[in-house]
Amino acid sequence: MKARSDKLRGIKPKKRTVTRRLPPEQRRAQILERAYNFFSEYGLTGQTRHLASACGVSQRLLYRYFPNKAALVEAVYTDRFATTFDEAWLNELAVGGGTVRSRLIVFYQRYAEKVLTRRWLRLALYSALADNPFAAPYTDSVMQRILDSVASMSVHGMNLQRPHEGNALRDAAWMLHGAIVLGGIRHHVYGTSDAATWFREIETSVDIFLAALPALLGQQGDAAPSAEPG
Amino acid sequence: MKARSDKLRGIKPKKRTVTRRLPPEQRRAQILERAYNFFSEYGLTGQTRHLASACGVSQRLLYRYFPNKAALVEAVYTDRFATTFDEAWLNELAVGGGTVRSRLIVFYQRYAEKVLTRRWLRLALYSALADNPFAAPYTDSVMQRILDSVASMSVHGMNLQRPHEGNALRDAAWMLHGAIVLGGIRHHVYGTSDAATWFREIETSVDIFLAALPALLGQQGDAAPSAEPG
DNA sequence: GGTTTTGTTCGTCAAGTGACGATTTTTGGG
DNA sequence: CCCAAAAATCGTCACTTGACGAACAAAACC
Repeated sequence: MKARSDKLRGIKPKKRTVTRRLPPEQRRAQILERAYNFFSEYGLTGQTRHLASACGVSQRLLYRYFPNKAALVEAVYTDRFATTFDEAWLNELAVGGGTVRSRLIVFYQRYAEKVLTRRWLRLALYSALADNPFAAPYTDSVMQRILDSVASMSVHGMNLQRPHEGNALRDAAWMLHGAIVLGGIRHHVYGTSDAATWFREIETSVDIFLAALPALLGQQGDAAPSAEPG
Repeated sequence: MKARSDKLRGIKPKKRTVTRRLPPEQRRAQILERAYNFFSEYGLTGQTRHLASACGVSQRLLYRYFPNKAALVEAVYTDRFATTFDEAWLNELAVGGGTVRSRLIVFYQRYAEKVLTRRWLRLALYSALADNPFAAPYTDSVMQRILDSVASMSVHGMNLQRPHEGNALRDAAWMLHGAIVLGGIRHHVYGTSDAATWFREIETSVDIFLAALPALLGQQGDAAPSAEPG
């Protein structure tokens, strides 16, 4: 209405921004990709207008693909956040070649590089702080399986016996996992550590884990792997 | 203006909410205390109106004590967030009595109980995610000193030699510290672990750290402390 | 080429949101 | 008991922000 009467009155019409048209599936995927980065940087309270601008489309278009902001956020979690883990890594960890030490290091360096990225970690933290229910179930189940794999593979690979009671083994696996995740937080979120330091810490953490395992289980294991990889 | 004419016109005047008057210093302290809890729960984007309501005062009053919201947030960091650590703990860790193991456990359980609280951890994460510059310098300097103390006290207490090069010792201290902090995040932020589990993990983490230390430094230390505290 | 379909934008509303001038009311000193 | 000082609130402004009806224009179809 307004625009039309402006035009009739001779006021120069605002030039409409032109955006390349895309098939719906493609546009939706593009929005989700940008939204993943956007929300991980600015948090779940980031504005839809800013997100739209980051996508190079109008704000209104977001509401053609998602009924509201909450649905868009949820889609980011289910379509992008929860699909980063590669099941093959666990398999390689369990039955792959090489020493226990090298398999653990390869697994965790890959995990750090592909999963514990800046955007993944930040979004995981944002959702935890906001009591967002979408991230927790996924991360929980994946982490449980990682812990199980790491624990049993290490015990088996070092010719130890799995303890019948107590939580020492699980606690140890948690400590290893936790050290690596916190290294990622320091690197990606706090910015107080560089990538090389983080990757070196992964090696040291694996060494500590393996060196402590026999004593922790009260058993005599195979010779501990070299503690001086350099 | 409006209120007065309403009164003249006979419209019932809105009953003014009564709030107990406080001396400025006391009111300011009360606001900061509530704001600490408030921002740690709802994030730094929490609304001033909600905070005021949580304080039981009007929104306008906040602006009598702080020029703007940013100044209020900063005051929370400098006056409440950065004053939790007790220097005496470090001293006790360095020269206190008991075994290396028991001193480490006492120190970290105290640290976990007094510093790594729900509100402290949540606010630390919120500020890190928001690139808030107030928390990082404080946490950095405190953590550096903790790491130094833990490392040298452990090396000395186990009759080991401080290595002249390499980062293995520092990495190990980081791993210990990181495991405990991440336990706190799981407990307070993710809610996937209870307090008892966390405290038991602290013991196990210390055991792992101590068990691995001699091998990690390529030296023969004193007998490792019992790995089965139960 | 005309018509239909639909991807995309414009304009705008209502609720929210930090900030602050004006006003009210408690308090303490004389 | 009165009055000045100041603690606290009310009302409101300007801007933000999620949401959406209506208009527009690029493809697709015949």
